[in-house]
Amino acid sequence: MKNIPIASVERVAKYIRCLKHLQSKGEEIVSSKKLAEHTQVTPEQVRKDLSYFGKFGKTGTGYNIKKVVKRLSNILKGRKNWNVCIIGAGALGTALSRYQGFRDAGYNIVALFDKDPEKIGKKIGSAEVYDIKKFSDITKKKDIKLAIIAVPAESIEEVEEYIAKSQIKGVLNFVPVTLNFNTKRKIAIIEVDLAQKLYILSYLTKK
Amino acid sequence: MKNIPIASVERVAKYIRCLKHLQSKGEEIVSSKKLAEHTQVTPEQVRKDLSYFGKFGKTGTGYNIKKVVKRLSNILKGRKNWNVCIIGAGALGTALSRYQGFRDAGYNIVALFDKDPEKIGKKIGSAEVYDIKKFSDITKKKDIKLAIIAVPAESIEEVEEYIAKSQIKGVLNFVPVTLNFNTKRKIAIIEVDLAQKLYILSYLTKK
DNA sequence: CCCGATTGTGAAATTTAATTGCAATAGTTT
DNA sequence: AAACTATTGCAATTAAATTTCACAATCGGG
Repeated sequence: MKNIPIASVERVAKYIRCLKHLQSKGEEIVSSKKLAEHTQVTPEQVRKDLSYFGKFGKTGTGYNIKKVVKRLSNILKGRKNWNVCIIGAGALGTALSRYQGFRDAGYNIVALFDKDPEKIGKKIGSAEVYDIKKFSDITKKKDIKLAIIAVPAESIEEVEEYIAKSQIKGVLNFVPVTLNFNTKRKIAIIEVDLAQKLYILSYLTKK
Repeated sequence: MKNIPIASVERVAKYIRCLKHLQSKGEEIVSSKKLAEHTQVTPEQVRKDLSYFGKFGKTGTGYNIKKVVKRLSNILKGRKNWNVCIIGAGALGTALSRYQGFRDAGYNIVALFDKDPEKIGKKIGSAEVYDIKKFSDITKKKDIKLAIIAVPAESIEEVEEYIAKSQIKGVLNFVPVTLNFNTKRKIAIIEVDLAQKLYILSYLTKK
């Protein structure tokens, strides 16, 4: 696997989601044409995207949904489910920790972190809120490699330090501040700026 | 304004956010070089992006932060703030309605909608939860043009119908289902698939 | 009025994405 | 079992989008 366009990777995640949906409706086989209709791309695009990752279909027939879902999610997610933590047990962090979609995709929220003594020790869904001071410790013990950040903007630098010192490999950042880790090891970052989405949306409505 | 790359529009939203941050620290002037450092792009990229929308700087000096923020957010958001509603008063919808970042950016959550009688009538933050049956009515009355969807996947088709019949112009969709409005008028859609982000993140950590 | 700093922008280069065309194959029908 | 239809996988091509480059033009300070 070398230079796969990120756009293709993103669409593949979309295909997985769509295929799971079709599966839940009892479908077993799907063609690139049908999958394309459901995901609003062209059939050629579907085949092209998949071809980056291998051969999935049977000529003349189509794709076996079950097999494809399994192989694709192995590629994106790996074989095992991931343990994930959420930093910030405020409104957003709490809501995210209850978000069923994460579990369905194979990502389990197993811990939250906060510095507010009021919140530490509480249970939210199936996860407990821990003292952020124990971040490195607990993420190690629980084998957590991915973190979701949902703290107020003013706390972000503090959080950056905790993450830098830990074993975390990937970060999903909901805080509208560009992250800047001072580490040698590479930490993957995905930024989700919700307010930015509204800016773009209102811009698009005017075009 | 003709063919502005969407990637540029997205970065411009990022610049706004960064400039506001610098402003809050008391800075008044910034160079493309400095802005680039803060947003992790190149100075050339910054200047290029801005140039799609006009001339903002002073040769030899840099950019007046206050002026640029004002002009850019006028371009993306327009002069007036927007009224926004949230469909789905569950955990996610509730958290989003309290999200301060929306207000800071000039988007006010003025209503929520749900079909659960238990929830209808409650106040969440400053907004009330209304019966989804009154969607068209209330969005019209309150001059709401943007909607955020945060319902369970199985309710999505119902929601699509309500939106199609209303005056809504743009949709921010948190439900992992590709939307499909049957309308002549164009509705702008931005999809935010949170589970997809984790797929991509775990994929990136393995590269 | 010279000098270093900095913008704005065409043009070139690069990267990414979409399209086309077709051989190969699987299942279905006659 | 031959003909027919549907469909994949790919190589090659074309097109589009994005980024980088290079430099003239200009500003402000000493």
